[in-house]
Amino acid sequence: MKKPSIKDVAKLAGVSTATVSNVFSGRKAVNDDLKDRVRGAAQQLGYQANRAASQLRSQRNQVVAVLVPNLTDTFFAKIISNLENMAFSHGYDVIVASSHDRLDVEESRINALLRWQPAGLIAIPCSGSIPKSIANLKDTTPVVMVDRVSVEDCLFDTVTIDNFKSGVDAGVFLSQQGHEKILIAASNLDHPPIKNRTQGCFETVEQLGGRCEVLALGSDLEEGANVLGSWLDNNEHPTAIFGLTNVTTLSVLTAMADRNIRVCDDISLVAHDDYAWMSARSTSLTVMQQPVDDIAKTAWNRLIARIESKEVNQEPQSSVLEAHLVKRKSVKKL
Amino acid sequence: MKKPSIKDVAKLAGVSTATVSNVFSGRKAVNDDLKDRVRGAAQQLGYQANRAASQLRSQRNQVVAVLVPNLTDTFFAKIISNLENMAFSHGYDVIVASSHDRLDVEESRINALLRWQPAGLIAIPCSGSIPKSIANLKDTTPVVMVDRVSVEDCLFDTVTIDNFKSGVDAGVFLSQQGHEKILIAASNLDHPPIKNRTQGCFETVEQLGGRCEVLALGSDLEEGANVLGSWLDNNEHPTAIFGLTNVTTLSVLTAMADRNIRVCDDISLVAHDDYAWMSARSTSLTVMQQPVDDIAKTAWNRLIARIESKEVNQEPQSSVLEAHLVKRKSVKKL
DNA sequence: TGCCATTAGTAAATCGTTTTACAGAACAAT
DNA sequence: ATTGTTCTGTAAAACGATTTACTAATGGCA
Repeated sequence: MKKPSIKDVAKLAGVSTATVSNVFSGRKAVNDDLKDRVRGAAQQLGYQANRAASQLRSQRNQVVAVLVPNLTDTFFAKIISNLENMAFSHGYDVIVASSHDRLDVEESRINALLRWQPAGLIAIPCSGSIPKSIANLKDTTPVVMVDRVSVEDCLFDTVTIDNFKSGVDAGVFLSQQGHEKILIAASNLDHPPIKNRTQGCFETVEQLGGRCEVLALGSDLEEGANVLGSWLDNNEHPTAIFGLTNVTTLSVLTAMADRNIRVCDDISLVAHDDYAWMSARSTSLTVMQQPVDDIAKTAWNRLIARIESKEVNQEPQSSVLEAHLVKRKSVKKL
Repeated sequence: MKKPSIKDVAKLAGVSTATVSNVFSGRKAVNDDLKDRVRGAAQQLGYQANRAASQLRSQRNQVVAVLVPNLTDTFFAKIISNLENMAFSHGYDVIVASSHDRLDVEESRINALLRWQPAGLIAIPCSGSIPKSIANLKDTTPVVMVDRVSVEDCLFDTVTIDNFKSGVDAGVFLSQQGHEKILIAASNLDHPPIKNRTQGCFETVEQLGGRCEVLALGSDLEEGANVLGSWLDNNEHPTAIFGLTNVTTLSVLTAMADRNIRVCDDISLVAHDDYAWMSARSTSLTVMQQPVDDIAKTAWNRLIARIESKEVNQEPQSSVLEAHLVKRKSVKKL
């Protein structure tokens, strides 16, 4: 019942194991007839090269590790899906781990990933700071940090969007539409993107003469809805809300629905990130749309460049992309 | 710059490599002071066992492979997230591949997965039939097939829900609420779950005196919205729609929004599966909720049982779970 | 004391590949 | 005929862990 090894194939084809290896790796030329014989034998036995063995001997590993805070958030899922695609077409496999947004889990998941000795690592950390075990990788393994990173003090290549500008754009748009009392529904201000979006929006609105309030809703939908709900019950309503993430936007919608507050008619809404469900509504949501495919693509290209050119000691490079305002129907002109 | 190996640790700690191995694997007792010395040395060098080497030698592989049709569908993402969790707590790693709902990709992704010689495979195929390379695994590697499988002719353990009953329940509920003209918005009738849901609902409604129509919208949101849209433009409207998947439901909502048709007031709606956004609306959606966590848990338990008890030749076992009706506000009582 | 059982360690074999170092054959150019 | 070069192929070493088989030391018990 054991799987056939390269020796079995070699024996059946009447050649040495080196030749079999050469047939499949293509690193040395092999006569066509021999090639056929080897391929035939492999086929017949159902031979598949053992990755562990080949990785061990060759010291190269066609694997990249990917760490995300959460697999069920479509934003991260899309990034992974893109990465998986590109990796596959480059002959790499991907191993994925989720930190479930917990620092302790993060640390141990990273260690598990590293035991694979991956050729590279693409990581979206759950907090703004770089986990110890990743920092240790400096000069050893190519690393690209994505999304939840502060660009300035990062030791590695980074791919982010200009979250401050994203906040500014939303603030400008809402102000232009006449909104002067705006609530920023943030998730967690410890996350650099959230902090920056908040600052961008806040400063802009205040500068343009409006007033801005910030509320941290956390990353749990229900809880966020409750927090916002009781805030709404005890405060004068804003004319517009800026929902900084998928989940906060859902919290906002939930709290509003519970109180029969209508989107647009009663309170305008701008969401961050663009999910399918945001358009599939009678009042489709105006959003700051992140270029998620580009983010993934950029991260992959950075990583592959590091891996293949061995540009290990070169300066870290930070790529900053931009979110774009997509106007739909959730913002009322006052 | 090379990573330290077990030899380096052994040398630094002044012991043999066997002892180092024993310290970390715990397979043989080691004196406490030696243990400390070894651990210290490992720490100092930043030693991490090379998985490839240990897998190769020990012939066991703490890896399970997971194949899904799509990573960005939250349903599959949740399953993966659950699996990843359980795997991790059992000391396994997970490698994930997506077939992107294409048969040719599926085949090659499976082969890539299998080169890892995983301890087991959990697969959600993209069509109802079992891919060749999975069929070959019979008697070799434990396999659990999930969701898109026809239970009868499957060679492997299966975990599914009773999709026929799911359709029946939706049909009964809608009929009870007085709906007699129902449109079933299906995605792709080749998928066994979809076929079964459709049949269950169709037969029930007809039996209870209503009329049912079936429309296949495919798995692209926009396209589905167009198909449904032109159908709505050219046919007498149903009083209720049963959306069989996440995406079809989004297509339905899009087509309705485009035409200013109100959910519930104009056309009632029952969705299949339960996503966060379905509740975060003023008219929250009534749904058939799949026990997604249970599905993942059951699949994992089956797989682990096969892996650990080596019950390779035992009869395949099929676990059938149930979806539950969650009543919310999208269905009008006529 | 003598004998057996248990414990704690090591040297060396091993897993399935890839790679190195070498060799014979064929052919071209001198 | 000699030399060099290119092509194909092989035997054996190597990768870094685990496991086997063996030894030495310790302790318990008659």
